[in-house]
Amino acid sequence: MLVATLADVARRAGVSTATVSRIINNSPKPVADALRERVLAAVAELDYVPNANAQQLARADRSAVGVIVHDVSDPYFAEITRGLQRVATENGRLVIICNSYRDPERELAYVDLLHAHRTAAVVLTGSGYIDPATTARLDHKLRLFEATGGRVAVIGRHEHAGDAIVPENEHGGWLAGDALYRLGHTAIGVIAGPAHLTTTADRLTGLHRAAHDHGQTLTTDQIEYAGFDRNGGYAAAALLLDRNPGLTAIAALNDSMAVGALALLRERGLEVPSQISLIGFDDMPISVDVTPPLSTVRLPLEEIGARAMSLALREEGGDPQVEHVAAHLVLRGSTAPLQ
Amino acid sequence: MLVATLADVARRAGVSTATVSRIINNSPKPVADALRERVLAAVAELDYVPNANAQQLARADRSAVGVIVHDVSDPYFAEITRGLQRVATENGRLVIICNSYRDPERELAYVDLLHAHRTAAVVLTGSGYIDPATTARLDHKLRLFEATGGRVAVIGRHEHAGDAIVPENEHGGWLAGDALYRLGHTAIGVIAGPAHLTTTADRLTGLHRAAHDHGQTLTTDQIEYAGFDRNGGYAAAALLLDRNPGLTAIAALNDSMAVGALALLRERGLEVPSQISLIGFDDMPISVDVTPPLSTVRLPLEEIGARAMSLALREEGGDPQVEHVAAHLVLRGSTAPLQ
DNA sequence: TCCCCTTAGGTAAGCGCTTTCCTGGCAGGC
DNA sequence: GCCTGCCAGGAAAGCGCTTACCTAAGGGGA
Repeated sequence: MLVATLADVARRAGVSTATVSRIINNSPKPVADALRERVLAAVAELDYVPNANAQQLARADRSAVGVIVHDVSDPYFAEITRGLQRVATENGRLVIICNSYRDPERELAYVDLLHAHRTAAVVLTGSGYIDPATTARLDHKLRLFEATGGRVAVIGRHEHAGDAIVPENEHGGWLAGDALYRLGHTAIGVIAGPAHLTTTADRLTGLHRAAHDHGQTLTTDQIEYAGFDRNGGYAAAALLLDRNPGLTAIAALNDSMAVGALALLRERGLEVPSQISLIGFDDMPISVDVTPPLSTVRLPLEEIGARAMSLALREEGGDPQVEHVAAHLVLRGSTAPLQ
Repeated sequence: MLVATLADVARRAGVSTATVSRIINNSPKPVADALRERVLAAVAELDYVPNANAQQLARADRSAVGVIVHDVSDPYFAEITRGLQRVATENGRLVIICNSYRDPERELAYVDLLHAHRTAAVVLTGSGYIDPATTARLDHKLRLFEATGGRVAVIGRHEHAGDAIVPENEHGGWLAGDALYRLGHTAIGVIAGPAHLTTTADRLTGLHRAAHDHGQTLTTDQIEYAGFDRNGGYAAAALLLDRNPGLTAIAALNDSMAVGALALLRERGLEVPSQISLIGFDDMPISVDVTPPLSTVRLPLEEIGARAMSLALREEGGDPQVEHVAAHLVLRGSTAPLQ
């Protein structure tokens, strides 16, 4: 069985395609009830489903919105995506989720792809890349997309001068550092994310500033870069501890890594927080369920997603809008004063 | 600036649209190198990006594949989605992820939507609904989609007689129950998922069978239904314990609920596993990071996703294929012999 | 040298819709 | 009774591509 087309429905109902189209789309043009019923009946009998590609082509309207994330299965993005989806759904929009898996090339390819599909907007999440060439190419593509009528909103990125949600990464880093220094710790290790991501750089900057504010400095051997996930945290904690056995506190630049570090600490028989304090970042759902519950810097991820989608969906025009989202310190059981 | 079309490129390069199309799509038809270069130059100068809707319409080919999940931000689906995406990407396919949020109506709407977009396939994950009317409507839409050339693959669902990946939910339930009975527990409480989902029913059936095999029975007051998430588990555990203070073991039908139960147990001062054993289901990433680490029934989620996508992507025809995926018992620290 | 075959490239007919513009019929006003 | 105005519905022109088919030119064999 071939798929039924508008023309098939029209033929069956004995009307023109124009009429069927009008009825299906609830166009304002009035149509006699008898006709409407006949058409609707034909639609049902033929199990007609309009071809969205043809509709989009004919209407030249843009409806779906594309979302490019590093990895939906990462709780950080999962939470943001949830907010994104909620608002999109409230507005009757379809969301296309694309995982770049932190590969800049793939990210670039996805922008083209969403452009090709003439999505109404693309929202780009996740840290940007520090490499200027990549940034420039991305920006070019983004501008092009905007120039042809698409909207773009970015979350926590610097590269694009358009609508943006910017989480206070630097201030958050400062909050984490400040909390640790206040508790009396000075032998602090830092588990950073990948070095080429701006999120890492920003959070690290905050940490450095906190150190400075407390008359301390953070040296390079106190910092270990790793993947933004549990295993990264686990491995980095081991390296840090080997190099620096006297550590009394560790700041991890996200909660996944903190959880990994916690596992390593337990393995090494280091009691948290009595022997060593640990602080994370993001306040992912998992952080209350580990033992001890993680102190962390909270970023309202779901809300960030929701606000980004609102930005992406707002009507044409308007100046680029940049919304800052505050980070908050959440002290739980994994941090304690220096003994 | 309006978006450049094929015709614009053709005009600029001084060739016909056919030639441009052939060059862009690397069609087998030979084209002189000089022309090719001129066209490619024009493409670059105009920042031409083909309109995917028009292409799809003209070619009548299907490329993207739609995925309907309950909620990507749920680790269970996040993990499956990861597998789905991996295989799709390996095959150069775009994935459209749709969150039904466990709403049957939304699920139905998404099937229509993916049909309308003429996706190559849709893969449906997550438990099905026990309500026969919903099931019938869904099945009708799915068949229609198939009849018009789409493929469908389902994960862990009964309703559709097509390609399917079926995790051994019932056997998994049996494994969990059997493990508990073997340890000597008989005062067992069960935290079940939503009653209208088949996953719940299947896992529960396994549990009942295990009870029976050990000369026991599971009465209704030993079972508490809840949402498949942490809070559901937390609340259900409280109810179960209030009703049944002598419980020595709890089986939760997924790990998220088990984690919630664990939190409640801790609050009530009940030591796990010395005073009460706890077993989960799915082996989500979090289960190794809670204290004590969760005993559970492992389902290879990423692999399930990957296999479902392979099924969805295979060439036309072929008989419906049903692949079973084995569940395995994973004993960690949250279960212990009855004292 | 002529003819036919090959080949590079163009012409134009769709793909399945939407929408502008047009037509024919009817009611109401004079 | 005739003209005007209005209204329901249809005809057809695209939307931006792909591709089957056609044309013109060049090359080789007889």
